[in-house]
Amino acid sequence: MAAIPNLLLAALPRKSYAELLPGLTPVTLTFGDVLYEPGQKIDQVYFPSDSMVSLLTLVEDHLALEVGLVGLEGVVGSPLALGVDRSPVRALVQGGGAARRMSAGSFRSALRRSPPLQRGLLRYVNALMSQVTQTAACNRFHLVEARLARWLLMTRDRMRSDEFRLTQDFLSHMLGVRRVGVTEAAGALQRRKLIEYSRGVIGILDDRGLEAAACSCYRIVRNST
Amino acid sequence: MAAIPNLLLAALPRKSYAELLPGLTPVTLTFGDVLYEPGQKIDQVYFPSDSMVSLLTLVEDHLALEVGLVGLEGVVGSPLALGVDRSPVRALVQGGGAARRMSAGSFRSALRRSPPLQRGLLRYVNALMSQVTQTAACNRFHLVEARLARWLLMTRDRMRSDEFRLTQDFLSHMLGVRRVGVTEAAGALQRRKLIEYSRGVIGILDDRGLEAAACSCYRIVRNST
DNA sequence: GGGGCTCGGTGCGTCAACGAACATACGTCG
DNA sequence: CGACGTATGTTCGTTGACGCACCGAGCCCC
Repeated sequence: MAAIPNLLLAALPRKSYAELLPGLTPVTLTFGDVLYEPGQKIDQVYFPSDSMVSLLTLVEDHLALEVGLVGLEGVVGSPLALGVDRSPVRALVQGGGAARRMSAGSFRSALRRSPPLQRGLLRYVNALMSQVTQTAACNRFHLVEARLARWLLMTRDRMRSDEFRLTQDFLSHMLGVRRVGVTEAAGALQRRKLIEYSRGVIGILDDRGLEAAACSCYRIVRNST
Repeated sequence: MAAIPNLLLAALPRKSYAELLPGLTPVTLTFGDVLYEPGQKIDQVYFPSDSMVSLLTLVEDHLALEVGLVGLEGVVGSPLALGVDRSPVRALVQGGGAARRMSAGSFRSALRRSPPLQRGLLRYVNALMSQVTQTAACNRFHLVEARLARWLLMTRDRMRSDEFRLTQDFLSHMLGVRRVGVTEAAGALQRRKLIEYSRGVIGILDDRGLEAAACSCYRIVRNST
């Protein structure tokens, strides 16, 4: 029972929610868990509340790139809402915490039975699409430092905390750059007193300044969600 | 009455299709037409048959990047199928030709009335999402030359022709690179006798070779559609 | 307390792509 | 014909990011 529940669920009419409830199992997602691999069958969907899941495309062998970030505003496993049961991406738990889980079967029948649920989900899919689109352009045009700043801000928004645990190596996979690239960018931000960094724990010191350092994509994505 | 109709429509049961027909107006899309601008209301959807539409994100002022390509396998205006009536992207006619148009109103009520239509569309949205995802990674990791090769192949597949009209300047907006970048990449492909290029008309000479020059994204996207 | 591990920082040389500016080819139209 | 616009081609200095390799700092655990 999280203080701030998943927003997709919270937006449902009381009755729809009540019908859904028996299928929802509270779970704790832990950092590093892989919920799906690309091409793998989706047999559970997850509604994060305090947790956060990255959607990554994998290219060739060791390259990864985050294309979407799911927090309390969304659901992991959205292809199911489109009638498709395989994930095109890796879903990686990037911030551990509470979520609710539902089996693919229950989810499909809930969708059929509850138009409000379906409406909410489809709208979310659209928002996710926008996010992916914006991220694509961002990854193409913006400098690593700006992208890093954006990423940290997005993470903060979803975790609702100015401090979180993550290594530069992890970040390099999210941004699709070398680990050293993260070191350099993070070092620059740290020198400007915008963030603080130490052995896998990162803290945001000056969120205003960090917003200024981030590319405009941050605001655009936030305003469209 | 195109020889090869739009595949989404063709896949419908005869009865659903018959119900849809009165709302469908045959139109000819012409190169350069902008069907939607970002943020603009979608009041018509388009089912291409012989035509082809690029979906572009715009960044800052003069930067553009193609994130998706819609041909006879899809529909332009898919957000409507998700209950959203604004396009996040610019939809630009990239290959002129036949399409069928339908008003947003008719489309929405058709969706409500025809589950097969809805199913088909949602599955298409999923495919589009995969395409956008793959394109994002491609734009991040692959060289201009390989991306150009991929783009030409994708265009050929949708236009079903080995020769088409497009300028390097136009291509540069699709790929999100400088015009000169296209000149260099296209020159390299031409020197290798894979393509032929002259004043806005491009011809594919050796599609096998071009496939080899393209990144793996080409096959991946094609196989997932 | 020393070995192994993870994590972060630094310093190379290389390279694809960039911005800017300029040069040529072709077409059309007054 | 000449002028202008469009399309393509070339050059040049700059740069952001890359791959690679290595170092040091903290940590855990035998």
